[in-house]
Amino acid sequence: MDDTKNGESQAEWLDGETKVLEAPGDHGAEIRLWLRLLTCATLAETEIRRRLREEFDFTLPRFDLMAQLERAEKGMVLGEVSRRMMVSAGNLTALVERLVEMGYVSRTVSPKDRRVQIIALTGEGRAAFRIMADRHGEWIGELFKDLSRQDEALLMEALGRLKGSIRSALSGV
Amino acid sequence: MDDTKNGESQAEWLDGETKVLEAPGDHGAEIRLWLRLLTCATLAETEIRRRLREEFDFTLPRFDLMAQLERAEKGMVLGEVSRRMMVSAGNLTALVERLVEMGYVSRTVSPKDRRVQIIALTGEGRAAFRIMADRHGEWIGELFKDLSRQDEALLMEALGRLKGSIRSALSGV
DNA sequence: CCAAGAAACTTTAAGCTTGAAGTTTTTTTC
DNA sequence: GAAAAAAACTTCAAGCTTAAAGTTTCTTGG
Repeated sequence: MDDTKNGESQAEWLDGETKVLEAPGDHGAEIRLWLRLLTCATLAETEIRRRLREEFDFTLPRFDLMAQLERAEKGMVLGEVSRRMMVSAGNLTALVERLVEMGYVSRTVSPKDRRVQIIALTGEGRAAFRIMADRHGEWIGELFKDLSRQDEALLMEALGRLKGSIRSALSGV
Repeated sequence: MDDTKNGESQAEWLDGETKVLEAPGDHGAEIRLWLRLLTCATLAETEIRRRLREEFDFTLPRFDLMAQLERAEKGMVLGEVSRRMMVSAGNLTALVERLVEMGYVSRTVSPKDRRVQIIALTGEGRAAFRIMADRHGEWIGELFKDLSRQDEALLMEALGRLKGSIRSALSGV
């Protein structure tokens, strides 16, 4: 970016400046892409939160937790929920407590290992989630309405590769 | 998804089931895309937060605020920062206060309108931001490393359309 | 001018989130 | 078979975030 300063002798230009167009440390394109991705995520997420609150007086973290539990008929170990949701265990403690109080979730100590908690949706929780999840699906459909099938497929693919790229960077390759 | 259950009489298949492939209320594809987008955003953002903390003992919200101020040579009205960052003004109050305490940001009451605060980076803030922003750029480059030029361009385009779709849904069209 | 309304914040209560430290229970190692 | 290490949480302090309510300062309509 600072490389565009231009009042120097021609020697400087010839010296090693093929890089002007593609400077080694220039990640401008990636940063703009990152910001756009973040904007999409933030806009949609904020709206989902708003509607969840207005329509159901519910929060997104609670919804996400219930979504994880929905697929596990027999419940799920807390640590597994933590891993899947990519949040800390400490975070879940309070979240689960709230949902237990509401009667949406049950919490049982594993008989095999008394350190382990097994979390599951109650019947009531399952029913409540079904209703919210249906609306949630409609909202997403609405927010993504103008996206063509092709764009959807294309985004799915490319974001898959991005996810792989990030994961590989995180695993220190 | 559940629609793939297949052992029924052919009558059922003929009955009204063109929709098996495209049920009216099925937003499965969009939801999967949404979750993938969110995963990418979360993975990258979490890592950026971690590195910002480890390397500079700094937080992402503070970095984002300084990033907004960096381009405004003469400072920026608080409300404008709020709009650009898509966060509430109440949020910024405390954030700005912290950065003022650190000496990175100055806060001035506008002489034209005493309700208005003008926020700007100090020299020290600008210098500190430069250093962090350079590293930030490198991190993004690293996380996006395995993405081809073509994928980048393609994502930029398609996410632009997604952004448009979300925005149009929000403006109640 | 002046009251009503709008605008630009600030304050507050509630909730999410994390990293670090602490507890209990199980597993490993010698 | 202890002591040490590891695992699965829970607790805590600090920080971010928002919506709603409150304050101060313009702006406007009469």
